[in-house]
Amino acid sequence: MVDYDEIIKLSLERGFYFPSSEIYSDAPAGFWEYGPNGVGIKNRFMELWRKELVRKDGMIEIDGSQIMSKNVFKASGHLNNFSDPVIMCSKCNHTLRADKYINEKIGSDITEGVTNEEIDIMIKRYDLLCPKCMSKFNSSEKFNMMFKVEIGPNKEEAYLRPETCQTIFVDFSRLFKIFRGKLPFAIAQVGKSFRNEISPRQSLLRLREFYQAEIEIFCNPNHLDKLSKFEELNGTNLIIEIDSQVYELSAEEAVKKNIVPNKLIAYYLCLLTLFYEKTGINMKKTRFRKLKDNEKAFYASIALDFEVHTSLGWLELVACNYRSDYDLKQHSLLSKKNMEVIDPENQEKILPHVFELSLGIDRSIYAILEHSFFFDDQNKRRVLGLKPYLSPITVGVLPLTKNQEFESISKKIYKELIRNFDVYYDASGSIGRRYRRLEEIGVPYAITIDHTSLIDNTVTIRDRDTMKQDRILIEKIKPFLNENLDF
RNA sequence: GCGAAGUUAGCCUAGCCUGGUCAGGGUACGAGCUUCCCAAGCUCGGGGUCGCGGGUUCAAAUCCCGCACUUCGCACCA
Repeated sequence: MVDYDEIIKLSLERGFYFPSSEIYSDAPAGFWEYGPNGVGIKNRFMELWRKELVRKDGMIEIDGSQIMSKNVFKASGHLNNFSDPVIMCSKCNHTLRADKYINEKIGSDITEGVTNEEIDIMIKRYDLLCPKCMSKFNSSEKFNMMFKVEIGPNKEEAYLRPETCQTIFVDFSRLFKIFRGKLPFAIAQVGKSFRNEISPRQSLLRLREFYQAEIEIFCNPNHLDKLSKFEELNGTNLIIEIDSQVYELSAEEAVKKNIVPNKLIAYYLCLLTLFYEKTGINMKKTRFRKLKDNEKAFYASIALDFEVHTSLGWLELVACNYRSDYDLKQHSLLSKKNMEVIDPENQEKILPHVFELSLGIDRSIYAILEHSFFFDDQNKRRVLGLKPYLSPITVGVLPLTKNQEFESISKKIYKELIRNFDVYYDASGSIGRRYRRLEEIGVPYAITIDHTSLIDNTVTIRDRDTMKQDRILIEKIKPFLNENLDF
């Protein structure tokens, strides 16, 4: 059984990822570095995302700032809503979510926007005490999950973005004009987001600084079922869970039976499904889970999480939220910029609605590693069965033994390939050991130069998964790799 | 943030209770022999001052205190 511990061990041993600033004892939790092999997978994962979502659907991509002004988050609601009221026991420091605790104790429904004063009054009135040691609470505080930064000598208040999509919303008007937008109009972005998590855990699964790949689809809310390109994908199989009931059916049926509310959402769920199929994640262990009202983010009216089953349970990889016109409305109110557009379809003037696919890159990388890694007991090997196009190294070049002639040919081949591929040259240790080393970091192919190579200009090329070897001409190596890297 | 348990070379681990040849093993890594196509064997080699800081002591990985981090549980995870 491959579990979290195996993956973290592999990551540390082979340089996929490791804790940041680890040589210092005050290194804060929740910050991790990608090592060479991790970057290799991450970059390839992003390339796949671009091909399967951005290019396939004709989206545009931007790369925005990580620090944004206070007003952005005033408008987005993060300044008010992205925080929890917290009460701490004066004696044992036990910390609780104030609203949850009060609701649980007195059975009333405290709303999201409750103030600290209101909470303190409630605590006093009902004489609520720490459930652990029965002492009094300190006055309540709001813990905001955003990192505050100070800009310039006057220390103007700004924040590290807690989600990348706010950049897309504030840039929307300009982009729509410049790129002669038609609805639906999709804008994509890859970048870092920052959340001051109370307790980061489990390496890449809950970070304070993390990568997101977000897609915001601006659409006409009156035309959500008018999407001709839906026909291209409507046969895609979707797995959807609603209230613990699992439905597995084609996208077309899902829309017909109103399991997915409209064609636009269904279409993008299909694109996402087809993308993840190519990452090597076992799609039988995935689902779109419809969130209940109390689980949804403050801006979402319809929310589906794309989840994958791992050794740690169900893991959320992508949040698919229908945000309505919440964000554009808020930004245009506060900035006093009109963000309405004319839908070229019918000259209707509207404020577009937004459906988003907010993808967690780091979690996806973890899920891919866990779903790809396996033990081959028969051959006593640990194999990272990555898709060739996701592997950080594509091919190993190995002289069969330490032999001058083998090595000179090997180096020539290596130099020839390195211009187009990620190649690893290795001449140390027995040939079997070198194959094992490559398999563990997911290298799909290994070229071995042997006695026959000296005579007829051929090498053997070994397949990681089957361990089978074929003999091919040296000049055929490039075409072979190109063919097998295609997806 | 709370509670419990941990932190010894890239990774795993012995030792800590009973302070003084206890820093040892495995694996990984490098060189060589083997010339050998799937982690073999043999020889040699580099790498740790024992999470960080302080205290007790003639003497600390070993006892005490503080801090950081990790794991698990609780809470949190819009």
